[in-house]
Amino acid sequence: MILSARDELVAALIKTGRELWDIDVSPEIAIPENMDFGDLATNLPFQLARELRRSPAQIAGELSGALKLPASFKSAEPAGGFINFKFSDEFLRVLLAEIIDKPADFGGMPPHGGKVNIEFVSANPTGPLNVVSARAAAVGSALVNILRHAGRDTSSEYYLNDAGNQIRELAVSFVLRIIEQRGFAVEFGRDSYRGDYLADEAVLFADSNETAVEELFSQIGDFRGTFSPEWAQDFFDEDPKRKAIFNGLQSSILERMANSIRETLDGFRTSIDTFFRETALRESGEVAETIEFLRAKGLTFEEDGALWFDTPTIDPAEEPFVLVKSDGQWTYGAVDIAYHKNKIERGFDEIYDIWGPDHHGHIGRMKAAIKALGFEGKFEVLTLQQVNLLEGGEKVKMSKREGNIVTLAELVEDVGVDVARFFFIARRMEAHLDFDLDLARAESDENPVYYVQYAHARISGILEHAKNRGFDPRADRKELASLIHPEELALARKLAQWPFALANSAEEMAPHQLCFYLIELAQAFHPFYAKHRVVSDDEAVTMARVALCRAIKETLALGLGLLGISAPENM
RNA sequence: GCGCCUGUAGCUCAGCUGGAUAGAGCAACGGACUUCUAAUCCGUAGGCCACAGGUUCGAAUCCUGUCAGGCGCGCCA
Repeated sequence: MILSARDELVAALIKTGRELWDIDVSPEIAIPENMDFGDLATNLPFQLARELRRSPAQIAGELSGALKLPASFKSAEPAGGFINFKFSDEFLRVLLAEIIDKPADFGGMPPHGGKVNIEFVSANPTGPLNVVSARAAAVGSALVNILRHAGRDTSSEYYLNDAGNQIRELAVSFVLRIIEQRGFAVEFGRDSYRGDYLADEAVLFADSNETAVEELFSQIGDFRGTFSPEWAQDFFDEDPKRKAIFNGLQSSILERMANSIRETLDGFRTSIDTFFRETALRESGEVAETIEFLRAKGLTFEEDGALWFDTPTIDPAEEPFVLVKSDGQWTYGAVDIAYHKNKIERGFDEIYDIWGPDHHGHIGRMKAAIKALGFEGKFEVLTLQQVNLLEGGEKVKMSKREGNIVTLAELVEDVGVDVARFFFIARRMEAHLDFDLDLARAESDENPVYYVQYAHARISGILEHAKNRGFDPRADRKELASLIHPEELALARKLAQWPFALANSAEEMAPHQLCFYLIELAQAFHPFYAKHRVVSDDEAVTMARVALCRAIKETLALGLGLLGISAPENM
């Protein structure tokens, strides 16, 4: 409704441009930085100044004078080279009624555009998710929610690297932990996963899989040398039976890790539509097919026994990279190209990957490969910058090797899902994030997330109180229409910005904008609350204010919901 | 050396597809709870928008260069 009011305004401006000067104008409509100016504004006079050879102020005057204002607006005021527009009171009342009527739809758009796929987190299933994955999960899931509300058919995806050396390494570490758990001394290698979580998994596994463990030890027999990754390599490769045992253990630990990741994400209000397995891709023949396709197009060359993708023929700024190693193995890059091809073939028109800054070097290559496959323009990488944890003003040092990484699960345990999500989302993706643990832990006014939640809880209390006094929060539309006071209209005007905030957030793939909108909305509500009583002896005023409160509450709840943050009834 | 991200109030950050007096939260200072939630509100103070040029009617925003911090430049994933 709001957006159509804007469109009406644009149409009226275009019409006036033709009438006055016989030219086609393309007005930009924006929300003025200061709400005192108005609800919407255009800088069209600035843009016409040169062509019309008149001052912007003069043009603004003429244009606003001749403009036939749509019914949704009550005024058009020239201000220098701007024209400021104000919504009519009636328009705002209808808006409030609409919000109360269908709160879940507010700001929503009808389905439009093609299918969107957003891939994020995609951490290797070799250990628990860390805080970098936490940021990706928060931002990615919020983005998916926002795009859906904005009318985009959107799917979330996690690429599960369940093949390759690191999985084998995981399995070896796991086996060593099982052996260790029996009381034998083991030695880990440089590439081993030494985190405590594998020792814990080994205990859990041994408790519920006695036969598998006995099988393993029956093969080991009375071997009493050093149990190490090198030992494992020789021992399990020696005969097919052992190999089978190892493979069984490998898939066990892999499934355990994958499930643990899934559970952690669920607990972080991040639902993934598709966990896509690398092994499925490898086994399907698509990787070989993709490589063959590129080779047939003459986009590859052989050197040092390896097959290279000749990137510069697609993009001169990029360097060639290896698709097939000299030992015949596909590289990660080759498999990843096939994976993206697979996504497109699954019917996605827009593919977004949220990558960390450490993968920046692959963007150009991947885009070149996508272009070579004939899918140019369908693939974008959203680079999400890194996370530093701060405690006592100092960076928390994290090192995988020393096993002192802070996991997503620990972070949630520490500060809670709401706080963690808010901190992660309330920042531009490109901005490096300093996550202040002390601030996040503080259950006080120092913590910005509570500001928004508190507004919601306060309103909930008011509505409860109103109900007890006989005022039904589901205010009647007609009463609402005649009973709104000027101060309340200011709040309604802030609500009217929600659809713009949502649309911009979706268009720019920028979830953080919603955080700031919600802070602003809460900021508009709290002073109103301090100044005015909602429930009073004046029935008409009470009804109107109750309705207004309900509209604000619904919008806060909707916005927080899209961000995956709870909207508490009381605090 | 090359590439990407960042540099805005004491701190953490918005604003960056050029537009109105550069904003918010926290911290600081002074006020406000017999009332629907003080996790709140009102007020004060706080800025060569890293620096230097350029483009423009207009630059925090675009371009060039410099400085500072982070990340990346493997037949690793």
